[in-house]
Amino acid sequence: MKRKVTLKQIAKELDVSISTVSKSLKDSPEISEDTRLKVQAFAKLYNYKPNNIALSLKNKKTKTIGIIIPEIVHHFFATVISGVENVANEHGYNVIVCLSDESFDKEVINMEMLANGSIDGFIMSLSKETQQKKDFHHITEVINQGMPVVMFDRVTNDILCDKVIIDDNLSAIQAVQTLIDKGFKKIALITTVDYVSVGKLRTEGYLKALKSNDIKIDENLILKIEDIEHCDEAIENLINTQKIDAIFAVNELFAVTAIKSALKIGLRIPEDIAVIGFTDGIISKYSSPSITTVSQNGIKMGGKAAKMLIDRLESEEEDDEHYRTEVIETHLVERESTPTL
Amino acid sequence: MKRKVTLKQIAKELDVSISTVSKSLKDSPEISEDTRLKVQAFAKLYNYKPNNIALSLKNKKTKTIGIIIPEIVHHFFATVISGVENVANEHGYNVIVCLSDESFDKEVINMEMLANGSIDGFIMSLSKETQQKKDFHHITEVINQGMPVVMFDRVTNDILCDKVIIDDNLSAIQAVQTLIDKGFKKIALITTVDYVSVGKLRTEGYLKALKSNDIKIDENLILKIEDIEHCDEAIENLINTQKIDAIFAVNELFAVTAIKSALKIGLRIPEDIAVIGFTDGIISKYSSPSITTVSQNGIKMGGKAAKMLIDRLESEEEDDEHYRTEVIETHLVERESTPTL
DNA sequence: AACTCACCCGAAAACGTTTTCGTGTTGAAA
DNA sequence: TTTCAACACGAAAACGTTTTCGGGTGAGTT
Repeated sequence: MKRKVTLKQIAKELDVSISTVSKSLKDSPEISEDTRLKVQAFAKLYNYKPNNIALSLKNKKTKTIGIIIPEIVHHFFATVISGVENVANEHGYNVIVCLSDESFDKEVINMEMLANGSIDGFIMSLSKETQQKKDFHHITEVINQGMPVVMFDRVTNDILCDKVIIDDNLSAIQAVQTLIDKGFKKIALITTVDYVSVGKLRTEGYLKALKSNDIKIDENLILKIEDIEHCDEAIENLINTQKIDAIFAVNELFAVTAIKSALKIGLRIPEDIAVIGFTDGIISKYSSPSITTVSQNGIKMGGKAAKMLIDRLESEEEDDEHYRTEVIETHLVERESTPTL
Repeated sequence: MKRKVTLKQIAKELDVSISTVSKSLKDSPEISEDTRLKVQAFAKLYNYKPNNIALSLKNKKTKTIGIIIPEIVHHFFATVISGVENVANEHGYNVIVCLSDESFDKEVINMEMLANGSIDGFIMSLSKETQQKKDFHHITEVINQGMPVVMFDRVTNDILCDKVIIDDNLSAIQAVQTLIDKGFKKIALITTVDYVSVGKLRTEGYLKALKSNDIKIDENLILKIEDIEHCDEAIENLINTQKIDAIFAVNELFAVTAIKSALKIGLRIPEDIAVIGFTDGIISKYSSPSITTVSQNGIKMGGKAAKMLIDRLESEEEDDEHYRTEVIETHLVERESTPTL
């Protein structure tokens, strides 16, 4: 077992100074060709690679990005990480992933853990609990220390920083409008509780779309799910008790659950009930019937977030107080759960 | 914007030495209560937190684990990361994630990038290309440098290190046996090309199960998918041309694709064709009909791998040459794609 | 012979910690 | 008064780099 070799060891072995070794390896013209080649040969032989930690300490840069997300076993977040990782790698950055598990405390702990020098900047999406508490002190603190933060998807207006989002409101309007255009009138909404920012925006979109088409809003057709684990009962109840011909669900899980419930009681899709979901994940694609969804390009979102963060990290001028919010376009992926005209 | 405060700054401000500050914060009895309290109060006021990078350099420990996996937009791998992250966090470790994208080169680059001091140890699953090339020099090199590696799922016998796997062979046998027990005779296999270690083992299990039940093996019923992107055509072809009554698929994707193909040509599931998949993911659960699968507990696998790695990192004795291979048990989750007896 | 100037290299500081060891001061015991 | 231990603190090394600056050597110029 040969441990990693350091500059010091090479210097000692070749009987030169550490500085000479360092300069030789960097092809400095200060060093004679003789010495330079000798050192380089030796370094190659012993497979010398500079120690990243030492470099980080010296440069005050870790070339590492921290990602904090609510969960990873979730298609959308996984795609975002993938997008981040890709762009980060291209620019020589690594990615540290921390999961908040939708918990405020874990989010805070993770941020503090990473903020002490481990990373150069954050990319994050808020946990549900944080959104509910509206307590963002951990984030402002980090920003105040001069560490850039890019928020995506679940963001908040209470924090000034770069953001990457989709137009949840507009996307929802378009989805519901599509249903209306296809002739549906009794359109139900399956959504989350209001403190989830994206859920709220999508709900508003649903309402706007109905209003602008002069369709009366029926509160009985709006289902706000509190307990995701047991959403199936609530959804079944909705379908059984209300006369509806279409469903707009704010995420994949609600959409697929609605479909399973409908199939269970013998309804045909899309003939009896049409369904549009949100977030184009693996479920929508492989469900039978496959589900029409508003596609949210996670890869693109993650890539964009990473680009924004790296740009900020590598720009000389501290371009403070000049934050951007990028809106990633969505599009409706039409599949089997909605009828073709 | 107040930058992070260091020991040096505190020392200067309070007109004591750096050592005094450091010791005070560690409650060293060497320091008088007066000074101690004064320093602690000041540190708290300025929210002092030791710099992780400096600590890493000093301690030669980063408290960070590197994970290298083929892809993250994949339910199984996401669950493994989740498991790793969980256990890692409990022990004060962070997790750096790198994706090989099934590419040998990216795997090598990522490993080298992380091996230079950024992490304390690796948890990894081989990329397809690496398994095909059988070139593991990057891994042996890392191990030779004294950095522990834990491999999971896609492992190789050519490397001596800790491993976490499931018994792919046995699990496949059990799955196929279940089909046989339920009365199916013409059981097709949809699998990967042989160089994917787990695919090969599952294929062998299928063959063994048939043999031990004296069922003749029909090569026409065995489909080895090369191009995953276009597996649907091959699978449709299989179902259309062969007379089969059940399918054993070595992953979720193949299973759900088989189901969609079967439904498309009007076959009923499980009445006309029963299906068992492998890897209990979100697709199997939410597919209609839902899919019976061999459940591979990714969380448990990741957790176990993290535990093994951390144990090795924190054990004093370099317990070299004494590697363990943990086998995580699987179980069959019976759903709608197989008939109840 | 004195001076200049490349050329080549080493010493040392710096990044932020921890820890060992040394040292000055104080009080009490001899 | 001397001696010695306990006490309180500081200096410095160490981790592995990079980089600035200064200095020694030799050759070439006046």
